[in-house]
Amino acid sequence: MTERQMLSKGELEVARVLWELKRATVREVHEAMPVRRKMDFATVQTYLRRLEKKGYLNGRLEGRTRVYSAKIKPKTVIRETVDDLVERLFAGDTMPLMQHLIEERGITSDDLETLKSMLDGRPSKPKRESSSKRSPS
Amino acid sequence: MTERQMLSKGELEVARVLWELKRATVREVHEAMPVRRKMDFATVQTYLRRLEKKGYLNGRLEGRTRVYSAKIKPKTVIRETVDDLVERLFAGDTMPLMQHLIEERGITSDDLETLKSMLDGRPSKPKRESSSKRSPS
DNA sequence: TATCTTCACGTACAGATGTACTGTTCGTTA
DNA sequence: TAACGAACAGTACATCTGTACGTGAAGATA
Repeated sequence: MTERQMLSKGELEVARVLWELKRATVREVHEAMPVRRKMDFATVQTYLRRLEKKGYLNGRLEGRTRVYSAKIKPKTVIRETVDDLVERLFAGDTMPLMQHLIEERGITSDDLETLKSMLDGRPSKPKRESSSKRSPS
Repeated sequence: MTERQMLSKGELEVARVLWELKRATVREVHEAMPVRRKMDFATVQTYLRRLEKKGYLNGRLEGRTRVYSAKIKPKTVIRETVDDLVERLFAGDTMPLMQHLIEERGITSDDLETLKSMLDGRPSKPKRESSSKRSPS
């Protein structure tokens, strides 16, 4: 393992949008970027290029346009990213992060219940809309 | 708010160690760094200097040595950092991160129970050692 | 007192990052 | 068919990051 280089924040953002689209061109990714994060088309292009170079994405030229898709599974990237964060910010201990999410990002008792049922492998309550879209900042 | 600059990964790591010590000199932080992350004394020094310049730490010269302490509360930094991550990696939705932690970092049903009681403000089960110190990589 | 140790402080420097422009090429439309 | 717009590939560039070295002063030691 030549130790894949980690993704930077910006790259991560663009990668996430691509993952959602599964397969997409620069333009499609650009248009799918969250509104408040409208970066230049060329910037998105650069990010996608770098993501490909780093080995996270495949880019195939289809006709005149390059179509990108995940090469490394999102789940893997997420795991590595979160592991890294937990390591640096909480010395590798997961619980403080959970606590933080509960205290600072509005995870409710019901959310936990949902999570617990998922864990136990039997859906219980009828699933509500996730109540923690944004913290009530 | 002149928009405080965010901390880089390395800075975060050093900051966390300092927070644990409350007040500490470069040497103390250096020695308290996790073993597998033994960076050079001078490197720690640079990080602390940068952290001070960025406004995250106070550094007071006491005699011949500079003693650092938090200026911005850890909780604040953690909130900003986690918010940023959730934003970029999960489009601002907290639940997927919770799910990830459960599925990939060994948060157990019992851990959730603990969390839930904390949430409800009444400790229930006698508190065990947190079972999720490290993911069973 | 001559030397060693320890710091603070300034400096260094390659590589990563955020952000974008430019030149070129190929279908499209006037 | 000549001008136009879209997409790619290459280049740019100021900052930030990770990592550390060198210098000079102050205190400890021989």
